[in-house]
Formats: sequence, C-alpha cells, structure tokens
Amino acid sequence: MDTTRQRLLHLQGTVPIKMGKVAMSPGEDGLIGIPFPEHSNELLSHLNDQRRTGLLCDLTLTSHGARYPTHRSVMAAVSLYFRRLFGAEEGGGEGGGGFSVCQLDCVAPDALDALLEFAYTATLTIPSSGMRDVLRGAQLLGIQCVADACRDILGETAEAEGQEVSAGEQRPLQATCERTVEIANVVEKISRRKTDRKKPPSPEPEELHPKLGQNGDPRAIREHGRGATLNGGLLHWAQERSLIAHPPPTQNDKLSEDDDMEGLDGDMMRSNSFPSSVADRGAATSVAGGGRKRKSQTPQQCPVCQKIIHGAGKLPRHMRTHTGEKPFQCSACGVRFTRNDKLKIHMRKHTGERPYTCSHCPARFLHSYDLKNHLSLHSGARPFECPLCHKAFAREDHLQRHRKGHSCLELRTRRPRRGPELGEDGGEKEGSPLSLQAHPSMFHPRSVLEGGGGSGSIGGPSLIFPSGIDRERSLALQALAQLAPQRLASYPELFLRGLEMQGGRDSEREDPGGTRSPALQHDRWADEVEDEEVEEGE
DNA sequence: CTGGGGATGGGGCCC
DNA sequence: AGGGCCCCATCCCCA
Repeated sequence: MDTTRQRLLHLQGTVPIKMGKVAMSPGEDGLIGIPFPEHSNELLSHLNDQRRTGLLCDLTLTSHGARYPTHRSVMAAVSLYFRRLFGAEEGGGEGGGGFSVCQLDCVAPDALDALLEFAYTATLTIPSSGMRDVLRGAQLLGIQCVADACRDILGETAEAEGQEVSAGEQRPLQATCERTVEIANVVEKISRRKTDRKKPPSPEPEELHPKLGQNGDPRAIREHGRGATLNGGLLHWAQERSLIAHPPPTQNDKLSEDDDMEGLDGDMMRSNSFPSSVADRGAATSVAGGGRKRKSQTPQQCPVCQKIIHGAGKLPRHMRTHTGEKPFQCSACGVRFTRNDKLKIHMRKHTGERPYTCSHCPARFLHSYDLKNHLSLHSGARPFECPLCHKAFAREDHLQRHRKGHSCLELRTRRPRRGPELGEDGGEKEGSPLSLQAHPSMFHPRSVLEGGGGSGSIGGPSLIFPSGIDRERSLALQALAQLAPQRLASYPELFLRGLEMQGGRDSEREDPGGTRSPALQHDRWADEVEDEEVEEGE
C-alpha cells in the first residue's frame, strides 16, 4: 500500500476528530487525515440530482423501451457487471468518457428503476410483488447486497435460489467482449503515451467472453456505441470485434501487446517492424537486445488492461502503472518512484555517481543510454534516415519525431545518403536501422471518411491520413473530422497529404497504371522506394 | 525543427 | 516465484 495512504489511515485511527471540527495533530511528514462523514451522502445526492436531470450522464440503460440515463462510474461502482464491462474496456481507471447505451431487456423496467434508485440513494424501494424481479436483476447485474436483501425478504437462501435460477443466471452477467470503442475513448487513448497505446485492446480473458444472457441469448445484454457521432469509431469498433474470434493469448504468445494494431491494419502489422510469428518476435527481441534470447517465463495477464506481462514477478511492477502507486521514495529529496531501480538511478543525482564514462572524452553519464547517445556524437553516425526526405538522425526517436511531426513534406527531393549502413549498391544492409524503419514510415493512404456520409462529414477532397505509427493520431483526426470538422483547419498538412496522394505525387512520377486505390497506392509507394534504391545503386 | 537530457515502462537475465 | 539489475524503446521537455 502506498505509504502516504498508510499514514493517512494511521492518522485517522489515532487522531480523534469530531464531525465538522478539525482536530489536527500533525503526524509524520505533517500529514493529517480529516474525515467528512457527510461527504458520501452529499455526493450521492448530487449524483442523483444529476441523474434526474440528465446532467453529465454518459450511459443510458434501456429495458423494453424505457430509458434510464445514468453515470458509468456509478454503475461500475455498484454493479459487478458494469465494473467488469467498463474495466475490461477501458483499462481500469482511465475510462469514463464517451456515450453509450446498454440494453438490459433481461431486467424488468420496474426492477431496473428500483436498482437505479438504490444505486443513487442507498435505499431500495420496491413493491413486494416486484421483489423477485429485483432479485433477478440484482443477480444479473452483480449487485450482491441487494440480491441478499431480496433473498432475506423472500425467505430464500442463495442455494435455494440457485436451484430456481439456472446456474448461468446465478452469476452476474459477464461483461461482453463486444468492445465498444466510443469516440471519447478513441480520442482519449490517442492522447496517451505511445507506451500506453501499445497496451492492448487485447483479447478478453476467458472470463470476460460473452456468456449467455437470459434465455440463453447473448444478445440480451449488449452495449453499443452511439453510432451517429463517429464513423471512425464505429469502424474501429467493428475491426476490433474481429479480435473476438482470436483465441486467448497463450503463454508464449506475445500478440496481445500489439493486436490492437493488427486489428486496425493487419498489413502494417506484418511489416518488418512487427514480426508476425513468435519466432520472429524472439529474433527481433534478440537483435534489439544485443543477442539476448527470450527466456521462457510465466507470463501473467494484467487484470486491468489485460496486457500480458512477461517475466516472473513483473506483474506487480506493471500494476503500479495503473494504480499510480509510487512506493519508492528518495530519502534525499522526497521524489517518489514506481520502481526501485528507477529510484536507484535517481540516487545517482545525489551521490554524483556517473557510472557510464565515455572512452573518447571525459564525459560521464547517469544512464547507459545517455552514453550510447553520446557515443553517436563521437562517431558522427546518423544511422536513422528518413526514407522520404533522407534526412538522417543520430537517434531513432528523433527520426520518429521527425516523421510524426509531418515536417517531412519535402518528399524525396534529397538523395539517400551513403553511409556505412548502406551497402555498395545503395541498398540497405539487412538488419540496419534503416531497414527496420522503412516500413513503418510508409504512409498508408486510406480514405477514412468513405461511407461516412454523416452530418459531420466534410466536403472537398477526401482526407487521407497517415497510418502505421500515426495510426492513433489518425483516429483522433477521424474523430475530429466527424465532430468538429472546422478544427481540422489546424491540420493543414493532412490536406496536403491528401493532395499528394491524389495528384501531387503524380507530378513526381506518372501513374502508368492509372490505379489510385488506396491499397495500390500503398504498394506502389513501397515499390517506389525500392525502385529508387535500385536506381541509386546503378 | 533539431539536439540533447531525462523519465517511463517492458523484457531478459540472474539470484 | 519474486525481485534486483540492466538494457531497450519511446516519450516528454527544454534550449
């Protein structure tokens, strides 16, 4: 547990505080715990007011045509079913955005109404005649305390109830794995760090796969995005649905890490950067890791984001990325870290230790990667070259930034540099950084608004968004195109790219086949790069 | 826009 | 199995 929380609990237990009065007794670090007992009631009351007025409601429950605006966070707090549903979808604590409708025809409208009243008032008000419906609804939605209370009133035990209700219905409804990717979620995910973006919409764990709802119909419970707002989101959703058929990851299967990308663009995922086979992945890791081989270690699945964490004992470390817990505190400056090894490196700042020394100059560094970067300055090597403008960078992340920033509009006007990483024929040596980078940098033209036809579609030339590493940015822009097309003016380079793909590139080279389909464009672009490299060698 | 420093998170190896 | 240590990729920030 977070030591701060420990302190708070400790202080709450030791410092007597009367309601409404603040009796402070600074503990260690001056932390005090001041309880506000009425806060929870007031909070619930305000939430109920919001529900009644529809304010901030982001989830609508329906039952036989009746609609109940509600809040996802409240439903997730009160219902195991919604907790699993939203937790599985949104990687735990980061969800909550978006709009959705959840059809709950298996719960009687009156019962659903009563359960919602309970959720927002902590009081269950139902006619005795409706008790059984409420019990059924509470069981289906995983509201245990209500189910227990109903059983008490009905004079039934859970076991007796279990005989009456089929085993499948006894359990709370399982969150369906029909992943609802709503616009807000899409945009939100895009805003997250790349590392987060690598986190999956992974195949749901077995327990989250659809179970039969009432009457054995899995469609009895389903949630779907409000489609009118975002075609891109629906497209994404539909693509991710295809993942449902994928088997759960096996122990040696690392696919879950990147299968979100596969779901979006399988072709891109099969590029050099994303070896498709486990063996390939191992080889890639081996290359990147300087010869390290993957050791078979028990992978564990994160219960929050479903990411498969490789390495024994690594799951707690990963979990702290969700909880935000930083148990390791610097004794010198108080800065906290999620990991012990990061704290250790941090301590070098205070000790002055710089263990990584440059063999060419007196420079010393805190981190090994700093030395690595520094060495590239001595060598002058710029092994990471933009395949479009052929500008070379010493660091791979700088090349990525160069491409992501869409600053590379001077397409192919520079000649490829001839460095040690290039073979005599001008081609790339296998395994060089260039060859690794070539594919992801390809812009994969795709008309994202095709069939978009909604009110939010914009006129003029079709927008064409880059794909590959810019995939999620592309999704954000798709969302933007639908929701606030006027704001796309902030992205003039996208229009430029669209024109390039449609005609601008023709000014560089005629299109002998006259084929302009996006897929063919992608292939042709790749071919052109290869062609030019051949030309360079001649 | 680029170069450089630093931070973060994941994976491999070892104890 | 859990954790320490290390390396790596990637990201953010600043000059």
